[in-house]
Formats: sequence, structure tokens, C-alpha cells
Amino acid sequence: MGKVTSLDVARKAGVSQSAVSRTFTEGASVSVGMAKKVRKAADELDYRPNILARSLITGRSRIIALVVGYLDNQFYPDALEKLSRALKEKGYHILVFLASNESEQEAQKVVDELIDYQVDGIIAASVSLSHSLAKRCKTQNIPIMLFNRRQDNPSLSSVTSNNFLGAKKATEYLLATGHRKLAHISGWSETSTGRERAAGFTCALEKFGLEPYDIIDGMYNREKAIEATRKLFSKKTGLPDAIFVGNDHMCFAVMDSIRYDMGLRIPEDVSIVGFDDVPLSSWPAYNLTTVRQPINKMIQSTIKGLMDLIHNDLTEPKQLQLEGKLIVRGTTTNRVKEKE
Amino acid sequence: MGKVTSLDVARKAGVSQSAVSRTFTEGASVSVGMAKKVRKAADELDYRPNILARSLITGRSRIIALVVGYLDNQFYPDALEKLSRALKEKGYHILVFLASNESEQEAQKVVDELIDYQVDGIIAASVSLSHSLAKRCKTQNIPIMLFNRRQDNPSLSSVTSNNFLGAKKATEYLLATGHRKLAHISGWSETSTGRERAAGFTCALEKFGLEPYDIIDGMYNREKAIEATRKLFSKKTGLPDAIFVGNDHMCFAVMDSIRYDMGLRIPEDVSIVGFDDVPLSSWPAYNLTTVRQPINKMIQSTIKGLMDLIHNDLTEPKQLQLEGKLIVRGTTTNRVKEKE
DNA sequence: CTGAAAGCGCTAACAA
DNA sequence: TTGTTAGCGCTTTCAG
Repeated sequence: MGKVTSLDVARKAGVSQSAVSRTFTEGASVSVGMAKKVRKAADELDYRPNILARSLITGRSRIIALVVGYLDNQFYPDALEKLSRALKEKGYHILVFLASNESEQEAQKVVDELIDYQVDGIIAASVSLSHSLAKRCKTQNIPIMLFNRRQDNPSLSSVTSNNFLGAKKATEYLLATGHRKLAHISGWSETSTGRERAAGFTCALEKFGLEPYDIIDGMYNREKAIEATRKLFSKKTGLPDAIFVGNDHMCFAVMDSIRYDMGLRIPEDVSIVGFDDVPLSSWPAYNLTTVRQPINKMIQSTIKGLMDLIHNDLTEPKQLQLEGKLIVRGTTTNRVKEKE
Repeated sequence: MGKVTSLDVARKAGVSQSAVSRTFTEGASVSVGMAKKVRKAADELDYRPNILARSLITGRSRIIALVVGYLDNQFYPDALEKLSRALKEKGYHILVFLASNESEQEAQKVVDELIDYQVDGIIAASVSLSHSLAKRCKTQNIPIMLFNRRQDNPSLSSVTSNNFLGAKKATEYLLATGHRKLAHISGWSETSTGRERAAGFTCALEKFGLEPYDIIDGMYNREKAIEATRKLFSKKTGLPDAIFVGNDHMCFAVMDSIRYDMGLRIPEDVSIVGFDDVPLSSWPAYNLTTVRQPINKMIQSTIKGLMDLIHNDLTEPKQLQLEGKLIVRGTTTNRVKEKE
């Protein structure tokens, strides 16, 4: 029966249309009797207020744009699911925008689209908005939270784990357990996470007085990571005894390549450490030693930050960095003991 | 700077507000000169039409609701990504609704929410809408496509692969390669896919004159699948020589359990076949023999079906079943040859 | 082709 | 507390 409007309900209940509006508006003043009458009529007609019409007036759509690159790295569907649940609690829903880290022009289009939908806020997961695009959103008054990515320019709020420290911890652990020829297959060097994790790696080595065995950009991509692995093991100068990989998603490819291409054993021949601790990492097939990103806290902080931005525009940008934790599993071994 | 409206643009260009509307409305009649003038002013003001306001009139929000259970089975993020890209081409975007196959009441709420947003259509992936809820959507005139799920009642359109045939093929392959003690860890028996795949399994066995070694409901859940595996291997009556598992997601758990709990080899001790062919299945760590769901065709048909429903309400419900294909990889072996 | 005017379904003053 | 009224930003008749 097509659309039932508030007017239909009003007529049926024998009250004014505004009375209907009020009973469905949080915090409006309606008497109990009125509310009851209206609710009854509404139920009978199966009436629901039209959010879009409401948005037009209130200026709030209750839609949050989630901008995300690919969904093949399990970290992101996991985050999407958790973000969606948390936002639902607050009466928001997620409109998905896929942005494949492509050209500025593509990004431009995505921003256009999400402005069109009058979204109340943006969660940019894994993608980096250029300065000009960020400014456009600011002009349009759409708050942005960066999730798992930071901007050099501190005008944008962001939530990440401390990638530098996490990578440093992981590397120090490898050093403490007797590894000396450490390679790094890094996250994409065009991303903050990629660079910061690489920096943590080299910093730990430097402090220890060691040179990296090698650093290759894996670009957060399975194929690139496999290439990198092959390159690493084709060196004539002896093999690495440990590889720190920029994220778990690449790690799985690296491990597969080491085991099934190279025919080497993990961790006996080479130790592996990842970053993220996605669910797959704890599955026995990989059982990966990795730096856990505190995803629940990250989600929580992202939502809180976004809500703050939406409700009082006063808040100034904050770049939150949460502590990660090294989870030791089966892809690393203590080479110190072995020598004793 | 808040919102720039069509009126602002109109004033700046020195034309009427309707002229602005027309230049931004597909298929409206405007002269080239007028369009140019308007576009110029619009660009200068960084104007974009407000989709929500437009929706109010046209009755189309360009929002599609994707209702999905969990995102931990890689099949769904993959589908989400592909659906999103395909819909974007057509000018639609996906609003995510997580429905954890819970109570009727929860489902009720989800339907409420998606009606609120005036979505143009619903893609129900993996969740089954009860009859009454489906009817409510029909009353509200919101078309529904079931994705990877069928309804007994044929009033809803759906796209699936032929689960019965796929399962039958898989089982026949196991029989043809000399397996005789076939167990099935099934998909959730409350779902059409779970039931149809189980039916394909038993049908193939029956034709061959064999009894199933055992059938246990794994409920599309990792933990349940592991439990089922343990149960299977605790039987006193000899072990199964092959297991057909209801989907790949459970399969990974089953394989891990067999290898790392039981200490058995795949496929030497037991062959394994899955269903779906998610990306992970082709990774060397699992290298899974499985029935491929033709996901691209499924996506394509789902979108086409939905668009048909949206544009001409005339179309009557169609339950499309696409052909799946057995992909033979490393988790099965030919036991016939061995005996020769 | 263009402008004026009506109205989509709703909320938010404003009176009563 | 309630009803009346004026828009939110847009599309779509309807005249011209």
C-alpha cells in the first residue's frame, strides 16, 4: 500500500499532524494519552517516520560513510562489522564507499558521492584523503575520522595503534630471541602505517647496532609480498633468520611462499612476525606471532571521536594512538637457547 | 559555509531555481547555454544536489540495504565488495544492516530500520526473512532479492548456485576416486543452502548404494565444525576416508583440527571437499578442493533482478539457480589408483 | 526552453 | 500540551 504518512496517522487518530510528529520525535512534549492514541493508529497503519524527510529539516541523515579500500584483508570486514554494530546502538548506519586508493580523480568522485548523501560523518578506513579533499569535507561541514591511518597534516582526527612502537617491540623481541639477520617486508610506503612500522623496525635495529638484512615494500598486497619473499631468498649472501612483515594479510602469503615455494620450515629456518592479529592469525594453519592492534578500543575511540565531532563542532583534531601488544605464537623461536 | 542550495546557484547564475534543478536532472530539457551557465556557477560554489531532498520527491533514495549475518566468512565481504562496485555503476550505494540470524524480534527491528531509510531495495545475503517480514516489505513496496539463500515459499526472488547439484557433483567425485566412507559436516540445517547441500550428498550416496558414514550439523560455525570433526574421529567403527563440508569457512576449521588435533594427513588419511571457493581456499596452506560458487554471475544476476524489480514492478518472482563447478585441488586424492 | 508555483513528508517555531 | 503555519532543498507540472 505505498507510503503511509504522518498525515494519514493524524487523520486516523483524529489529531493534528504535528502531534504525530511529536510522538515520534525524541524529547518532544506530548501527553501520555496523546502518545497512546497516536501509537495505536500508527501501529494499525504500520506507519514509520520517513528518515529522509526528517533529515531535510534536522540536517542530520543518521548515515555515516565508511570509506574503505579493499575488503580482502580480514582486518577490514572485521572492523566494518564492529563499527556497524557500535553505530547501530547510536542510531546510525553505515553507507559503504569503496575507494581503491586510486587516482585523485577517483577520490574526488567518492567525496562527491558522499556529500550527495548528506552523510553525518565519515570514517576513512585505510584510505588517505588528500588535503584538498579533506578541506572540501570541512567546507561542507562533514566531520572525518581517520581509522588505522594518520595524516601528516594534523588537521584531521585519527585513531591508530602506535605502529612505530608496535614494530619496535616486535623487532626487539626477534633480537632478544637471538635473531640477527632481520628482513622487513614493509607495508606500503605511501601510507602512514607502512612508514611507521618500517621506522620502528629500523629504529630497534639501529639501537642494537645492526643493519637491516633487507627492506622491501610489499604494498600491503599478497602478490607483491610473494615477490618480495622470493627476492629475499634469492640473495647469495645467506638467508635471513627472521622476517618482520608489515601486516598479517601479507604475512600469510609470505608464509605460504616460504613453506611451499622455498620448502623451508617456520620457525626452524626462519621466524616470522606479522602485524594486526586478524582472526586468521590464530588459526592453527598459520598460528602467527604478531602485533595485536587493539581493535575494540580503536573502534570505540573512533565512534566516540566521531560523535564528539558531530555534536559539538568545537573539538579540535586529536590523533589518538593506542598501545598494541605482541602476541607470541608459533612462527617465532628462541635461537638463544638453541646455542646454549 | 554549510549548505549551498540550488537557489544559491540560481541567483549566482541569474536564472531560475528550476533551471538549476534541470541541469542536474538526468533527461531534463535544458539548452546548452543554460547548462553551461549553471554548471559554471555551481562549480564556483562547489554545489552538489541534495540526494535526500530529491528522494522526497522522486520516491527513490538510491540506497540499497544489504542485510547480512556475519562478515567472518570470507564469502560475504567478497560479495559485499563486488555488490558495492556493481551498484555504484548504477548510481546506488549500500547501507549495511547486520542481522545475526537471531530472534524474530531482532529481525523485525532490522526491517523497521531499513524501512525508515526508504531504501530502494533489499539484498538479503545469507539471512532468511520470515514470511511476515517479507510481507511487510512488500506492503511498503520495497523489492527484495535473496542472495545465496532461498525461501521455501516462492514469493521471493532469489539467486543461488545449484547447491543440490554442486554437492552431488562433489560427492560423486569422491566416490569416483575410490572413497567409500563419506561423512558430511553440513551447513546449518535451518538454511536452504545447508539442507540442499546435505540432500545432494545423500542423493549421490544413495544412487551408489551407500550409507553416509555420518552427517553432523556444523551450523556454518567454526567451533561447531571443530566439535563435529572430533566427534567424527572418536567413533570406534573405523575412520571416514572423506569428508564433505558444508562450506569453506567451516572447512578451514575442520582441516586445522584434522591436521593439528588428530595429527592426520590430508589427503593421505582423509580427503576433504568444501563449498564456495573463497579466495582463501586457493592459498597453499589449504589448497582446498571445493565447489566453486559462480560469485560474479551471482552478483550480476542479483543486481539485474533487483533493478528489474525496482523499475518495473511487474516482474514476478524468479528463483535463479546457477551452475557451480568442482575445483579439484590438493585436499583430495585418487584412492582407486593407489589400489592398482 | 524557461520561470513560477505547488508540494514531497517532515520538524520547529509560534500562538492558543 | 496542542494545533497552525512556515519552510527544509528539491522535482515537476503548468503557463508562457
